[in-house]
Amino acid sequence: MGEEVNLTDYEYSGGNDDRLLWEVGLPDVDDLTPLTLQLIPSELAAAFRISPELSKTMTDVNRASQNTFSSLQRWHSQDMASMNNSYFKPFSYERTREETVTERDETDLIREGSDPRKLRRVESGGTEEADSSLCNENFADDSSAKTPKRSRLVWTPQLHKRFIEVVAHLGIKGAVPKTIMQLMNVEGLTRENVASHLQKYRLYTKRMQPNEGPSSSDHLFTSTPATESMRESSEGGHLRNTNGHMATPTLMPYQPQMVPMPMMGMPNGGHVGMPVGYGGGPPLGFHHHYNMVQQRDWSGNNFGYYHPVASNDK
DNA sequence: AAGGCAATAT
DNA sequence: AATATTGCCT
Repeated sequence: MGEEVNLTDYEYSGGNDDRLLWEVGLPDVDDLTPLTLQLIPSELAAAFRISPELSKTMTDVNRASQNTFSSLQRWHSQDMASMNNSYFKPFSYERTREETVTERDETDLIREGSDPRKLRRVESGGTEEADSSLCNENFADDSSAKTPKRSRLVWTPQLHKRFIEVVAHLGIKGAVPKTIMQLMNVEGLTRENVASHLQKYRLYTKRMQPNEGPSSSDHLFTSTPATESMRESSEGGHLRNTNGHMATPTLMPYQPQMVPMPMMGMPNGGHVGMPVGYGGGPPLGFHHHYNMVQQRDWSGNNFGYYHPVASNDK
């Protein structure tokens, strides 16, 4: 309680000394490697057949930062909510500008045949609120009473990402439609939606793993990763972490599989090379020292998962 | 009731 | 092709 740091408003104000408490001891801005720099020299990247990262512009970096914050906020929203206050809404960074034309990868969740603009369903609950930018527009339609025919859900990259995150955090045991739906906390999302998607997801993830090895791989699936913390909440599921710490979307029981399968138009035809020697290795069981894993999911979505090397302390 | 899954429908 | 539905089990 007490002090609350509004991450969104945080900004460096020159080299002043009134740094926030949690900043003490952290490197200065100038000590940090600018994110606009490439981390991997192009020759090195070429040598290892890593597709060279696109050079980042400041807008890229800023956007990434917002992503990160949003993510942290989202996964931390439970705690934040408990501190009452306005509680920032998860995914809602208003796209200030259209920066690069091909770069809008934060589209809203929409249902077929509706305007891309979302409608916000106001909940008076207070403790819980659906992600506004993942919000489903229709819902209402004409839902007077008789024909609550919802239009087909469109699994946008954002939605799918959320899905993946939740599934990953639940582990295969806990990843059942209802729970997933709750934790995703997307307004209008039904259990059926999730079930259907989950079915397909499993199908594809399975398909690309002719993993016949009867022995070692199975028990990895059956573990129970991050379950404990996020259970009980049957109404407004928010993601939290076991320890009070921030939980970056890591700790995945298994890596999202990369399945060669085209899908909805990715804004940027992201050609991010997958980790090289990926021929037929067991797709899981190696969530180890990777700082950043760039990969594609089953449907062609790009994922940049930051893996804190020493993420959660045990 | 809720899951999982295959078949089928839209 | 992507989602939704349905049927039939567990």
